[in-house]
Amino acid sequence: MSPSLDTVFQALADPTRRAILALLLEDDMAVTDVAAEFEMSLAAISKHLGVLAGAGLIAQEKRGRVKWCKLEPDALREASVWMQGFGQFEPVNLDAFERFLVAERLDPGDSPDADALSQP
Amino acid sequence: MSPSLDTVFQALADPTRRAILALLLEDDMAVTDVAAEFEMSLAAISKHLGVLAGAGLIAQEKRGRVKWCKLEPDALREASVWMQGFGQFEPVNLDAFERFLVAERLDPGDSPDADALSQP
DNA sequence: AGCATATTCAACCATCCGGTTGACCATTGC
DNA sequence: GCAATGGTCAACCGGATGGTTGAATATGCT
Repeated sequence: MSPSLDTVFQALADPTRRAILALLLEDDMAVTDVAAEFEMSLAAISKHLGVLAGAGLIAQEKRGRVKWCKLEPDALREASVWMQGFGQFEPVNLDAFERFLVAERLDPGDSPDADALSQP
Repeated sequence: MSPSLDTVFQALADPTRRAILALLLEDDMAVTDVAAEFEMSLAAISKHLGVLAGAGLIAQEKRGRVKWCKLEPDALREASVWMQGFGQFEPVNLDAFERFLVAERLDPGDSPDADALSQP
């Protein structure tokens, strides 16, 4: 099943999943280690990782009894291209970019327990 | 309600809503005219437009008995910037970031004209 | 006034989503 | 062999979602 825009955007719509992506941006991680960063059950995180994998946003490789998760940014490209259609309509300006990064660092935003964008 | 990444991505996760955005990319439209393009009830489309407005992706202005809908790309910009954070680590997406920079240099600041919602 | 048009509201329904818990494989190590 | 560790599965729950209908509310036209 090829990852569609539906599944990609749906996967990105959850703050926990975005936080997971932000974690994986820094390092590949095992499922348990990802779960340790959140205040919810391992099963819930496992489901979230399943959703991310289903959207093609991460790849999971089982080595021994440990399942490693790594970022797979290819799926983001399709979504990014779609949004560029609107971006060209009114291009992103650098000030907005800067302000966004600063604001996001100071105020984690809508995600209660984890920061969605952890300074790429 | 401040449009969050949650609501923006959630809004984008539905194909009907993305199609609506694509329609509005070409022209501002009334609710009924939007609904005419889809094989579902007017009420359903009205709800979809409500979701898009809630995410800040469109603006709705009621003029007379007609409610005009126009694209509001600011919210997309925020989401796009978030995705750029991951794109930066992927070589193939570097030129997307390049385009982002170039586009910004060619068109700095606010939208020049685009008096979009002017249909008296 | 009276009727048509534009849009929303309210109730309802089926399904999905995010979370929990407890049981269930697999793999590792003593 | 057996216990601990890593992860998933299955059932369940409350709440959101996407859709439908029919009534209700504005506004416009003649």
